[in-house]
Amino acid sequence: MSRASHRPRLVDVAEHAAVSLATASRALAGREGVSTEVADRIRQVARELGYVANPYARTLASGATSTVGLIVHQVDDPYFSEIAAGVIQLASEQGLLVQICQSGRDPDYELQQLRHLIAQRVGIVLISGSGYDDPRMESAARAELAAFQDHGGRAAAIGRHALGVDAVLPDNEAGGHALAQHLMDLGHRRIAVAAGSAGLTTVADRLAGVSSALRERGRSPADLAVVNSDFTRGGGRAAAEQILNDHPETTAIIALNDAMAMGVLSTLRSRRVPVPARMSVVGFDDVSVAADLAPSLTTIRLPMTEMGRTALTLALKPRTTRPRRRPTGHLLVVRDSTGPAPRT
Amino acid sequence: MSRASHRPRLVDVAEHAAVSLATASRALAGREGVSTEVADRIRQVARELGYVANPYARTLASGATSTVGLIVHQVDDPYFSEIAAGVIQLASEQGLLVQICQSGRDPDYELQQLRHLIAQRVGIVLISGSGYDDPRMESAARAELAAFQDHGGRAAAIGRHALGVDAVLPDNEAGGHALAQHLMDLGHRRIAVAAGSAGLTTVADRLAGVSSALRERGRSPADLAVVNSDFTRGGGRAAAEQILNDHPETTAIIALNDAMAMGVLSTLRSRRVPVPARMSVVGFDDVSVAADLAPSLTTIRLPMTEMGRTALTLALKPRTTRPRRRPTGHLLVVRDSTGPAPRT
DNA sequence: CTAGGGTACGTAAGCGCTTACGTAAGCGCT
DNA sequence: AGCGCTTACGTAAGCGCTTACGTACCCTAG
Repeated sequence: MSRASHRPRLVDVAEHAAVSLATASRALAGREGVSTEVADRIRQVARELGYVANPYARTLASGATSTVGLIVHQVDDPYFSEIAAGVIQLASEQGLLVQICQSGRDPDYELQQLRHLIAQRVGIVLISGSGYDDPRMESAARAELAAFQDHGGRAAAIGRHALGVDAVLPDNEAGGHALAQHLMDLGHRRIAVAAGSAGLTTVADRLAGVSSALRERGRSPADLAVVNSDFTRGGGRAAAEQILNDHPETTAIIALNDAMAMGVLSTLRSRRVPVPARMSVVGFDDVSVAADLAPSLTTIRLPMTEMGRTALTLALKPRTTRPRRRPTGHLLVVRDSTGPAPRT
Repeated sequence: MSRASHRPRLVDVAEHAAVSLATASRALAGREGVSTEVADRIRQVARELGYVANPYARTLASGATSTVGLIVHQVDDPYFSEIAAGVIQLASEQGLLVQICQSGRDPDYELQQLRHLIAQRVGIVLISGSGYDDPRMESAARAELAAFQDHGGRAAAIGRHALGVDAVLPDNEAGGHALAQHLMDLGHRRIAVAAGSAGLTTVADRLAGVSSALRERGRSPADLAVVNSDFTRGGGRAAAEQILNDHPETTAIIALNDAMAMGVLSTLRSRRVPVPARMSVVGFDDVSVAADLAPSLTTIRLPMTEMGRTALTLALKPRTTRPRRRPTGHLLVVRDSTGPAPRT
């Protein structure tokens, strides 16, 4: 590939402004040690020439990268794409570029992507998606991130804890609690849960909230039918099938994310189970399509886009000694997919 | 930010393998001029040391970037996120990193993002989303891309033409044609179109297909009610409102993309218009949720993920003198949102 | 009037790679 | 034996920046 030069370089700016390279660099970086008039002149010249610093040279010389790496499970999952949208928005405002990696929900591959990003010398790593119960997996990632931070990197997690880095965390437990409570308020007694893969901390947390709500009302958590599948629409369909077959007495299904809820709705529709007349369904996340489904989905709203922005904000701020936790609000959004328990 | 070094450098590899820097570089780049045994030794050492080339130094020295810039309208729009997923997949297989920018459907901002990416010295630019009818806008982008390619950059467009670069293009006209035909086959005579912003080439092309299908059956295109809004769910809702109010005789709505179709369905539901009994609805794109809507959506399937991959493949191949066009297949997927026209 | 210190700027040494060019060794040929 | 050619490797010159350090100048204090 031929050299893509012909673009003005810093020397060109310096020459046109009749100053040295160092002064030009300082002026454009806004560092002190340059008189206001000279700095103005340099900036003016740079603008006229259409000068844009070569980020590769800059990074090589300074060691400070201006690109942020974002790891998601899958970009075409609305939960993650909304997070990505938030990250990209803020990054673009800050003049940063975002590099996206997909882990495909595979902890090994995710670790590999993380290593790759770090090897690529990104300055900031943002890692989203659920953590894994497997302690070996998590500690490998944790170690990688710790080393990265020791070398000056910044990192933050989104919706994920125990990584030893700053995190923006929804209260998954409270969310699960609110959903269960909502259903019990409607009179539901036989509740089933369509859960994502066992082994995901997000699953465990949301489920814990559901269980505790049941316990508070004197129900035995054993009454709760929990079906594990995965956090996709297909997973939701599969879980719904299993629930309908194995737990026919169920009158309400808690899907632990919206993608699964959509799958659940899809199965109920094809099985001609009226929602919410015969079965109530709730989701979790409130991805933007949730409001446009038929029936529209009762769910827990998480501010995904904002979470993305917040995570980047956290990573940009100077590090504190202890990892910070930034909670996110959550809100029970009641729509048409839930209704009173059917009389038996 | 402190220097993130401590990582092995090429000199370290060279020293350990007792060769010169140049030889090490050649061996790892797989270039010739190194005996097989020496090359093997060097690769071995590199592996042991966990050496990963610093992409910034590499790019600075060689001028060849290994990152691809992708411009989409919005990452949290499923159409684009599926394209992005495809690009990221292939890029990751090739060891390339993807930088994503959002243009927010604003031609000016899009141009700005394009300039930004080029200034950032990405090696490949992929630009997706509809083009604009405004010739000034397009020629500015065209010029920018031409200059970029002259300097050795690679570029490709996705679902967009007239940019003077390689393009992977669905046959929007044929798709529109197929939709209209399908509806007419079902007996619909009063068809309305919920179109995206006027001024988008995609809108014009899809609409042209619809019109030509009508013409072939001896219908006047004037019979077609076209309502312009924008390519979002909100746009679809607005368009549907207008259609119901201004064209009450309508029995079928062609939404020019799936996002709008979802908005249309949403409005019809809240206005209690049964689909497809009273109104048929079709979309365009077949985003993955389309099959899970209620009713599931009849639409034109476009292989978005594959389009993303193909575009990157195109850009990776050596350029030809004339821009290449790679058509994509499309397929009418008939689901539950369409049915026979109601008797009046 | 000079020493000391601050300010504004220039000089030059890298950052970690790639690559044009130089060199030495080995080969077949006349 | 001497020539040229190829092959395998080393030397060193950058790529376009940042930044530690050096220098000239002006200001104030003693």
